[in-house]
Parts: sequence; structure tokens; C-alpha cells
Amino acid sequence: MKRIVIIDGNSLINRAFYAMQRPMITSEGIYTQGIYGFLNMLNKIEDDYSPEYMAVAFDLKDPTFRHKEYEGYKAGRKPMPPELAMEMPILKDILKALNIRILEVPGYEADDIIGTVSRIAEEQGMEPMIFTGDKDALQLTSDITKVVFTKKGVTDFDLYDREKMLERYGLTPEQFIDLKGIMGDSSDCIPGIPGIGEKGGIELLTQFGSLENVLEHSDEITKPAMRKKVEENADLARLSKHLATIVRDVPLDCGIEDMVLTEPDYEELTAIYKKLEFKSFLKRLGSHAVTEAKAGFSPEELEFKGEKYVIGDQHELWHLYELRGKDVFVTLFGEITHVGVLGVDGVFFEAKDAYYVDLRLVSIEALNEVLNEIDMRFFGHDIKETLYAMYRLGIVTKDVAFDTSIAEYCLDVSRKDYSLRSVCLDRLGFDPYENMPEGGAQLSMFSGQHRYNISLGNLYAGLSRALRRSQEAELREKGLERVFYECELPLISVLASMEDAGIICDGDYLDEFGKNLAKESEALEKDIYELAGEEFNIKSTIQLGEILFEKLKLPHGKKTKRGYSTNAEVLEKIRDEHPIVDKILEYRNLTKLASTYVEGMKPLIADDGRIHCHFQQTVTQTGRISCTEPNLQNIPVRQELGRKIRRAFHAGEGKILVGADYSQIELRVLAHLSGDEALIEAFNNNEDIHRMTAARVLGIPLEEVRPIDRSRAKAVNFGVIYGMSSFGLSEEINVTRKEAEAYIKEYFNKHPGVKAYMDEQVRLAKERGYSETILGRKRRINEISASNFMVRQLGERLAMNTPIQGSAADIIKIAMNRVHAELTEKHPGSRLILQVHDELIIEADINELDEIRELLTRNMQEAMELKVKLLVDLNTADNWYDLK
DNA sequence: TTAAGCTCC
DNA sequence: AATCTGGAGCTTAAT
Repeated sequence: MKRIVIIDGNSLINRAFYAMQRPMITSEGIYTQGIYGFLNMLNKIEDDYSPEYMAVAFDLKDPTFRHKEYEGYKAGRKPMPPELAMEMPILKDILKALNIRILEVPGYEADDIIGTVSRIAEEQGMEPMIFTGDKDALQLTSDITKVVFTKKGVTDFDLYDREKMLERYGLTPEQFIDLKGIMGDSSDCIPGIPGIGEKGGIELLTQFGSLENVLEHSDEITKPAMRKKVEENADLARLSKHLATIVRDVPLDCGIEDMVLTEPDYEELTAIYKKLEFKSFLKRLGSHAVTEAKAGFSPEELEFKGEKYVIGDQHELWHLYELRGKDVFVTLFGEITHVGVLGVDGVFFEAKDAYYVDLRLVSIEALNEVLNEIDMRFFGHDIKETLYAMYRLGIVTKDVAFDTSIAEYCLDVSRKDYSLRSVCLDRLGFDPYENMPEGGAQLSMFSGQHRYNISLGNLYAGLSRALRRSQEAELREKGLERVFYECELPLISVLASMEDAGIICDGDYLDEFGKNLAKESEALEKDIYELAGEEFNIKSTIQLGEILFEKLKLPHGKKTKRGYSTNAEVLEKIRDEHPIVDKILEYRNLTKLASTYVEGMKPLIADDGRIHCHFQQTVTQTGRISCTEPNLQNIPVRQELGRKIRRAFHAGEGKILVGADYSQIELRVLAHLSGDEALIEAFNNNEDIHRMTAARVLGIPLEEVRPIDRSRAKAVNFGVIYGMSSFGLSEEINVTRKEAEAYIKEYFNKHPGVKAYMDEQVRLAKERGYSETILGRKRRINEISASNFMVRQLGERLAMNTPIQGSAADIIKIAMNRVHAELTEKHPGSRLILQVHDELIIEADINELDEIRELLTRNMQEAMELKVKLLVDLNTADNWYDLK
């Protein structure tokens, strides 16, 4: 049977639009999230059902509504937000390019068109499938016609036919219309019979079969109240049924045969997708995509014209001298694993000519002898990997001249994918995959697949050069040169060095700690089963919710999408209600430590007894670095038990840990950026900032500030940085919303500079579309211009927070660069090993302790000159736990 | 793969 | 009328 898919265009694009958490917008300012989601659904439909025919129906705005009789009809519907409205014509263009029939008939809704097409298709012996988000369409189901609803998300469907309807609702499709006639539908402004809802409606229809029968035999209705309602509203019910009935004889200007699917117009499609910056859809088009290289780039540039040298003995190393004074593309052929074990065959260098040094034939010592003699600078894409491998192998490294992945991050921090391929596709309009020499499919040098493939090295080098040229210009135009050259570029080798250094992690200690955790959590588990009266999976929030809130009938808080919320905040509130609650909290505590911080950590200890985490430089939207495999930036510290994990991390023989953290760096940055006099004075007086805030806001002397005042002021200070509302603050510090509001108001009264600064940040972000840090790092904020209140408010908070968090990130990065440079130069026995956002840790040679302490403090405090002094707290200990 | 929960700054 | 603190990563359950 031939299958025809009929789509409710308005309904699906609406679903798609609202399913997207954050707005999608192109660099030109075209909103695309609705279209994007719609196309995802379309792809899913084609993949899952491979229809031969397809049509998309749209409502056409027209004053001649078919239901003129009832004026309130649809009046209550929300108008389409402008972002979505501007997507509609583009979607239609795409459908045209896809050669999918668009159906619009003046005076009729999409529903009616769909009803008509499905009727005709079924009559012609086809199998119609209707895709919509509107439950109204259920009346169109039959044994043959299926109605498919979009579920949460975008690519999840729920399929109904006549049988499934009977099963799910106990109603036939025809009765479904009657049901709506009785119960009404507020979203469509169908009144129905007031006072009778779904339950009553189904009851009546089960007894009488149809609305007409109900009305005719209303005297047989047993419940007097219901009988009265029915009798008094008979006309309204008839009207409602009429309103709810989908018209199935709309005059169409084409036949079913016009809806057959044919080849898309690839050229047109490619052009639109490019304009909309739909990379994944372009990828899906594959070879059909009409690829044309970006202006200023032609693939011929990638052709390698120099000489190729394979250096297989010591005497040939002199060739490398040719690289003197050049920017040299460098990479390794070989393999790295996450615990730092690697097997590398050789190092590839390219400037004008290409040099492959075969490390199985040439010793690293010999190579280093040459490298030490020649000045050169490295460039490449994601060069930290290469540097790390060179550090691990003991090969001499050089300054980094350019990294095309880091440059791309500076140019656009919001990208999902900074891979070489992705950046090349966007920037050069060139897909390296399609042009791989000798079928190399993987674009990682460290896949273990690439050995002795100089052509591949040449391709990479060529791409890096082309990208670099394009990025250099843009970095200049966008004012990103400082952040790139002063901050990010030097940081690459710092991070590589930190990863290489790693930190000792005592696996035996973790084992022992884990055993104790296990013992206690097993005991708790038993207690919990006992108190619950049954065994269940405590880790399953669904099962736990059932036990706590249904079986034990404890008062429940908010609900989540799937059931009750069981998070710590909710459980804290009911801990006095039942002894099981505390046990669950403690159980969570212990199992979290055991799984994430003990079991998760152990396999990541490398053969050298150290953990070499990965510092990610292209992840955060604000400029912070992140840390993975494992994340050493979230090792427990607040609670004593968790804090003990830190005992596992300690300094090596003859070494000691030196840690320094900035005191209140974000508030100091705020003081500087806002120029607020009160804030600046507070810091210059070296006062406890939260205490000072409390005194100012409450208008009392410092000595009268109670602990609770201070802690509230602290919450306010954080709130200011995050853009917290009165609601959020009242939740946080347990006061009424009114009080919180008054507090915030008074804070801004006493800190007019801060208020003015925040307003200005929002204004600037609205005007320019991005926020900016002290060094000029930029973050696009699409949310700021959204018409949706909630989204726009988020945008405003981002506009206030990003410059603060981001500037703090700029500052510590500069400190890291200086610390690393000075350590390398003067104290090679001491190395930077960790960064935790406002904190640096050095594993120092015990004999150099004093110098290291001074060096670390000085470089952090002097990283940037602000209107307030930067202060750091310094600590020294053998292990991380005692570093406090 | 996503949601819910937890850890950190 | 709404809404309700920024930035990360990892583990488990459930789909």
C-alpha cells in the first residue's frame, strides 16, 4: 500500500520551536530554531516510514473563518512569536526546494486540509499518516489512517490508529468528536457543556454512543445534576460538536498525484542551508550538497609543492636546520590513551618542505640536540595534544605561534564542535574527509592508523595555514587579538605541561577509603529497606519517589517531568517526618563519593602513579577552562567526609604542594568594572566584604552586624554576580519575597555604581548582541533579544554575569602564563599542576619553597592592575587535604 | 541519549 | 501573565 505522509506544518514547527531550550540564530540574525526542529522531524519521518507521497498543510491567515458562528473561537490563542513568524516563509522555501507539496486554502485550517487529503488518499487505496501535535486530529484515525503525535523532544512519535484509540480512550474516532462537543476545549475556545469534563463525557458516550443520542435521551441520564447540565446546554453542545468537527471536503487545487515525492533541488537547498548555517543538514545532503569553496580559498592552496624528507638517521637531522626562524606545523604520528601511555612513531614538521623524523630510527636525544639549536614556533590545530605527547616523550617543544582550534574558540565560544573538519567546512567550505590521501578516514593523528603518511601531514598543514589566514583577519576585526595572543595562545603549552606533570593519586588510600564507604552504605541500604518495608533501587528516583511519597505518604515538594522530585533540597525539608529520609541523604552522600570519586578515579591513575587530567580550553562560554577524565575541579571540599578524598592527592618525593587562591576575585572584578565607590573602598580597607555589605545595606555600624546579616549579605553579593531575582534570593536566605526585594533595592541604592554597571551591560549586550570581558573576550548572547520573557531574562542575567566571570578567567589565565614561564626559566623542579578557577596549585621542589611561594603570590596579584588590589591566600602542605 | 542528581568555583 | 542565580563534568537509571 502506498504511504502518504500529511503534516500539520503550523503544529509541527510550533512544537519544534518550543522544544528548543535556547534560541538558535544565525550570525546574520535569522532565527532558525523552529525550522531546525521541523527538519529534524522531517528527517526522522523519512527515515522511519519512507513515504512515497508527502504534503505539508498550513493555516492561512484569513478573516473568513469557517466558524464565524462562534466569535470567541480561537480568540484566546497566543499569537505566534515574531521569531517564529519570520521562520515560516523560510520553511516554505525549504519545502519547495525539497519538492514537498505545500497545501494552503484560504478560509480553512490545516486540520481541514489534512482531513480532506487523508479522506481522498484512503479512498484511493493509500495509507495516510498524519503528523501533528494537535490531539484534535484523533478523529481522523481509521483502520487505515494513522495519526502520529510528536512527543516531548523533537524526534519521538506516538502512533494512533482506530484500534489504539479504542484501547487508549475507549472511544471511536467519531465518538472523539462527540466527546469534544461535551467537554469542550479551552485552547480552541470550544465551550462544551459547562461542568462536564473528560470523565463525565466518556461516561455519557459509553452509555449512549453519540452526542445526538445523549441529547435525545437526556431524560435517561441517571445523575440529576448531569442531566440538568445536558438539558440546559443542548444547543451549546451541538455548536461545540460542530466546531470540533474537522471539515473533510475542502476544495483543493491539486490532486494526490501532485504530492508524490521527487528529488529535491539540491542547489537551492544547499544555498538555504548555508544561509541558515545548518551544518548537520548540509552534512546529510552529503555529495548532493553543492559545495563551493569560500571566497579567498581554493583547494589548490593545499597542494604541497615542497620537498619531502624522511629522516631515518642521525646525520640527516641537519635538514631540520632549514626550519630556523619559521612558523612550523608540527604533529605526531602515533597513539595516545587517556592514561597517558603512548606509542609514537615519528614527528612531522612542515614549513615549506616536509620533514618526518622516524623515531624508531632516530633517538630523541639526537632530535633534541638539533631542536635545541634552532628557533622556530609551532602552529597547528588543537596543538595541546601534540605538545602533551612531546612532553611525555621528552621531545623539546617550542612556543606556539598559532592554534586554529583555539582561534576558532576565541572567535566563537558557542560552537559545539571545534574539530578540524568542522572548522574547515565552515571557514573554507572544504571537507577534508572527502579529500583524504589514501583513504585515511580519521582526522585524529593519534588514532594509531596514521603511520608514515606524509601526505596526510601535508594536508593538515595546508588546512592549518588556510584557516590561520582567515582567522587572523577576523581576530583583528573583532578586537580579539589581546585575548588570543596574550591569554589563550601562551596558555596552550601551560596546560600541556600541567597535564604532563599530573598529580600523584594514591590508589591504595582510595581503596581503603572506598571499603569504608561501602561498609557504611551497605548498612544504610539495609536500614532503608527495613524502614521502607521492601527492597527497591534507592538510586532510582522514580522508585524512591513512590516509596517516600506514595507508600510512606510523606509530603512531597515539586514534581519533575517524571514523578516526584527527590533531590536533597526536597528531602532536607522532610527529614523530620520520617527516619528514612536522613538515611537516604547519607546513602546518597556515600555512594556519590564511592562511585564518582573513588571508583571513577582509580582507573585514571596512570602507570606513573599520577592522574593526568585533560584541561579543556574550548568548552566554556565565559572563558574558564574545564577539566575532564577526571574532573579535578570538583573534588569535594565542603563536607569533611568528602574532603578526605583530597588526602589521596599528594606531592612527590622531595616536593611539596603550594596552593594560592584569589580572595573574592569576582567581586573585586565587579568593583573594578563598575567603579562603584563603596565597593572599591570596602576592598581598599581590606574589610570582610560580606560584613561590609551587610553594614552598608542595613545602615548599621560594622560591629553590629550579626552572623545572619553577614550570611545574607553574602548571598546578596553572589546574587549580584549571578543576576539573581528577589524570588531566588528569598528562597536562598529564607525571607519573604518582599524582604528580599527590599534588600536588593537597598543594595543598589547603596551601590549606585553597580546598578549603573549592570544596566549598561544589559544595554550593551542588546545593542551589540554580545558581552565582553576586560580583555575583550566576547560571547554572543542570542537570548537578549528574545520575545519570550523567560528567555530574555536569562539573556539579561548572562549579560551581567559573563563580563565578571569571564574577566576573572582572563586574569587567572594571565597569571598562569606568567607563573609557568617563570617556573620554566628559574625553577624547572617545580611545576604548575592544577587550576580550579580562582586557585592555582604548584608541586614545588621542597628546596625552592620560599621562592615558589613568593613567585606564585606575586604573579597572581600582579596579573592585572585593577582599581582594587588583587589578594591571594597562600597555603603549603604535603597533600591536597591539608592545603587549606 | 536524556533526565535527575550531585560535586566544585 | 509569565519568571525566579552564572559556569562546568560525572554517574546512574530509564528510554
